[in-house]
Amino acid sequence: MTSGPDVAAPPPGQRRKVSSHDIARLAGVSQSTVSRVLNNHPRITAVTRNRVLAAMEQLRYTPNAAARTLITGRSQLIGLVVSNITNPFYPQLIEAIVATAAEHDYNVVLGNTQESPRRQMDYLKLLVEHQVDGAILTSALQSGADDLQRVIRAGTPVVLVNRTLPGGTLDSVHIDNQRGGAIATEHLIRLGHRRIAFAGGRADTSTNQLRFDGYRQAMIEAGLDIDPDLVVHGDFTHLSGGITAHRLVTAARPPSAIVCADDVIALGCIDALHDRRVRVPQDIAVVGFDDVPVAALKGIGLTTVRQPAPEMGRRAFDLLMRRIGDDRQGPAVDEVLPAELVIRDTCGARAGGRG
Amino acid sequence: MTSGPDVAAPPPGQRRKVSSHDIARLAGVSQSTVSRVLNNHPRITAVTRNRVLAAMEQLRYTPNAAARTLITGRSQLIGLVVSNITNPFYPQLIEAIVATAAEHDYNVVLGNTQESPRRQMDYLKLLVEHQVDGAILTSALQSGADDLQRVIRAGTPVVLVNRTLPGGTLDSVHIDNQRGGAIATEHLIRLGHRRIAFAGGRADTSTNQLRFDGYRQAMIEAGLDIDPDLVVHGDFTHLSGGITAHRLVTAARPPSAIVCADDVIALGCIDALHDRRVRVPQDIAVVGFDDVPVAALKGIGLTTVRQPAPEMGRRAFDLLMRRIGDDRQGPAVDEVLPAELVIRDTCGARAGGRG
DNA sequence: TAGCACCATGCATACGTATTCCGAGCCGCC
DNA sequence: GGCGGCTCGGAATACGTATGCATGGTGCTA
Repeated sequence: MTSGPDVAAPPPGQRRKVSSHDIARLAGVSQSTVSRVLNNHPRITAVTRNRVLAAMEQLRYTPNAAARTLITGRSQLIGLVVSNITNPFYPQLIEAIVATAAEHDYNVVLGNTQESPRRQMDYLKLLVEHQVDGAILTSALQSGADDLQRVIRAGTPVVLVNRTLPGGTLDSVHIDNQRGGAIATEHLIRLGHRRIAFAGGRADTSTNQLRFDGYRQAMIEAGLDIDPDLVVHGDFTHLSGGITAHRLVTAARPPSAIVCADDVIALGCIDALHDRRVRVPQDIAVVGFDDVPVAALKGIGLTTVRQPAPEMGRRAFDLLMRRIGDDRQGPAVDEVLPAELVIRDTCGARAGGRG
Repeated sequence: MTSGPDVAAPPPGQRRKVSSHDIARLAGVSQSTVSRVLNNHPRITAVTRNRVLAAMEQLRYTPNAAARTLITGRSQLIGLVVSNITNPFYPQLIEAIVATAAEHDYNVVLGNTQESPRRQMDYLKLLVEHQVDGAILTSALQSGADDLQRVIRAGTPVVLVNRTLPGGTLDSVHIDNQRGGAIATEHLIRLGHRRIAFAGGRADTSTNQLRFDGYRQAMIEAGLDIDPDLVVHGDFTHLSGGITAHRLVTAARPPSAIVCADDVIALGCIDALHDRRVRVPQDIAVVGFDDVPVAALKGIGLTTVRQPAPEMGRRAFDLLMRRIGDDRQGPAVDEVLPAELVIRDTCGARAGGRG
């Protein structure tokens, strides 16, 4: 049974919130003691602790994180800035980060930049205002590097995921993107393709650049020419992939295969090719990058380079925790995970390709 | 040119953060004035304002949101609790909410419950501790209704999206789920199907229940029997969809069509059917629910019931803003959007179905 | 039994901002 | 020229928690 109906309750929802002072009064102790119970201070008698806990229960006490943050300087909040949540690569990453954060009693403040440097800057500023203990950035645009430096100097640790920035002064977690671009291309070469196109994403991102570098390197090592008409940069979107595919197919000498800078672009290519009655992989082979969950669907069967998103998310958070904790000044670390090719249908290897 | 090198800089990252008092000192005004400039108080001279702004610029001042929250009681933070980010329906919703929130200078704290009541409760508690001004819940589990009531009574407005809870005391935004289930089923009936299965998600969710009700209603109105063997409830996951499809196909009298409680289940069904060499839609028709982006891919072509996720997200935030603002005590509102069938390939209508 | 050490708790203060109440000018008007 | 009113800005306080320091009480030892 509860302690009976509220006496003289003020208009509900308007009543003053209960503070640790209220608990102290009810339990007959000082506010300091309440605070100590809250923080599991060792030198508190079991009886006092229980009295305090009972009072908290009775008054439905909820500590005020803002007050705690103000005095401790720590918020138990981290920022997570993503370039585009609707790109299916990110949900897995976000899920892993949010879950790992929760295990460490951290909450996540989410920002979505839509690849806009302005929005990226706005979010970083807001995050610092909200006293986040650190931030994970998956949207690093190279044009936003300066803003980032300001955040760092303001004392907020930052970890980059997926994309990196030149200079190497920031912690980051990513796969070997150049190698990824290379193994995708090498696979197509091995299948006998010689005119291989590159369908790129945003030009000012490290991922796009490195994957393209890998593509180029593989082509050069195989002694193949790179036709400038077969290299197109755009966005990491389905629409952009479609436009790129259209351009490639209508080129003077169309390619027999396309290496895409990510899976969403690849899916855009495939849909556009479908519209033009170009068969994949019989007429044109397509390889993606990321291995988003959609790629594994039977109706898609996208050959792609795998990124272990959950693993990347966990590592990013762990790295951030190290920075938040003791190791604030250590040298920047680069955690590089291996790139791995996942062979499915769109490259033609399964249908008895020439390799 | 900047003001020259820092004088006697303490170890970087360790220096005390600059507060409004520092700005006041540098600008030769009081802290109150700094605060007023910050809040665009009207009665501040242009000269004073500029002096203060210059000082802020020089010291790279960042206001402390925790202190502001402590005194104003408002954090410019809202909570967003989702059941499963990796379900492709949610990213669009999240994107819309985050974007709308940003327009109103709000930040979003994200939680992912994985359909766990415990996690849902933990997040709600943490959100209240962090003084969020309100919360949007898309994961409402019926078993967590009590916790929700506590949050509400603690003075934090809550808006439900997609799912609802019995009692009708909470604001919510959703489509007409029952009608959605009905039009999906009616469409299959019109195509000549008589043995139609229902591949459900979590049984303790309003969406699953209402969509099933719609299915049942359509069947009954058409004078068709519902074979208990053809009604299966599971999870809103690809795996669960696959298991359900397996059960349906191996039933004594298999169905000729399946209505799924969401698109992810539908995709799981389709993949499982593919593995068993059951052709979709020739052997079995499949209809999904949500119209996630994947459904529109050419290789998928999923017939499904559309939910306008961006619109729902915007409305949910607007509704929450109303609650945070003036209208705290008004009666609960239910914003219901229409359900719309999107016909693609998996129902067989395009291939010259019998309708 | 006296004295000392130590443990549990209370007191007081600090964190950084918003806001209420005041006071000091200044202008204009009669 | 004097006074009223208005405008701008300062002083002081409050928000709710954490924590260093002080204190009283208890138990142990000689």
